[in-house]
Amino acid sequence: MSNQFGNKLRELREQQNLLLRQVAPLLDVDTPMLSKIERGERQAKKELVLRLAPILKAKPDELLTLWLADQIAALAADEEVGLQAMQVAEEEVKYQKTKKKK
Amino acid sequence: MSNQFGNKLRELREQQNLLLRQVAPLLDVDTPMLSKIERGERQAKKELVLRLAPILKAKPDELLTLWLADQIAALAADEEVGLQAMQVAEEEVKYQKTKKKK
DNA sequence: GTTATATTTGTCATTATTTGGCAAGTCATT
DNA sequence: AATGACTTGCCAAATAATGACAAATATAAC
Repeated sequence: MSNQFGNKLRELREQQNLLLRQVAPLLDVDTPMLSKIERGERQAKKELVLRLAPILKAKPDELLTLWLADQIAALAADEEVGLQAMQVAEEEVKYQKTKKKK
Repeated sequence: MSNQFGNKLRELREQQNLLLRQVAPLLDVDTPMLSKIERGERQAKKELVLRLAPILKAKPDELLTLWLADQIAALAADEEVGLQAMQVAEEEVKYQKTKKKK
């Protein structure tokens, strides 16, 4: 399993010399929960990612990208057609971007 | 929403001149359910996709690819960082492929 | 090796989401 | 208006995700 997101969280947290038990309360989760998120055992909600960014002095988009990437990778990883599917999906998303609205 | 998978199903089914009520029993689902799958209102299970392939005279991998692509696109579509995340995820998946095992 | 602190593990009840099926609906054709 | 093809709406059951807690395991200091 990949968990680039969680790895980044841990890396940033340690860079700031912050403990799980210090950060967790700021996010309204308990310490074990944050631990699980960092290790990829639990999924963070988007809102939590956004609240985390300033605490870890990271750009929200950077964290969101890794957060989403892990989810996508999890889907694609255990299928033989994973990479092809991603190509198709990419075109699909690009196309949808052109016509603004959802 | 995209639904390339469902669109392909319908296209193939019509090419074979098959009716929903003919195909559905072969898959052990009822007609409304298959209708919903074709319209992307319900997700097909992987196993159903595989059983569908021979009926519609399609390559399993072709259907699986679209089926997965829709799921990935659904994840990425409503995030601004969707495309970037897909790039990251792609690298992630490629990397995992190199080290065989999960 | 005992104490203290940080993190992880395991379990659980609650909540949310997904699923599959049915009854009834629409739409078109005859 | 009857038939045939498909769709819609709704619901109960199954499944998965969530958050919390107690307990367990490090890790390090003394």
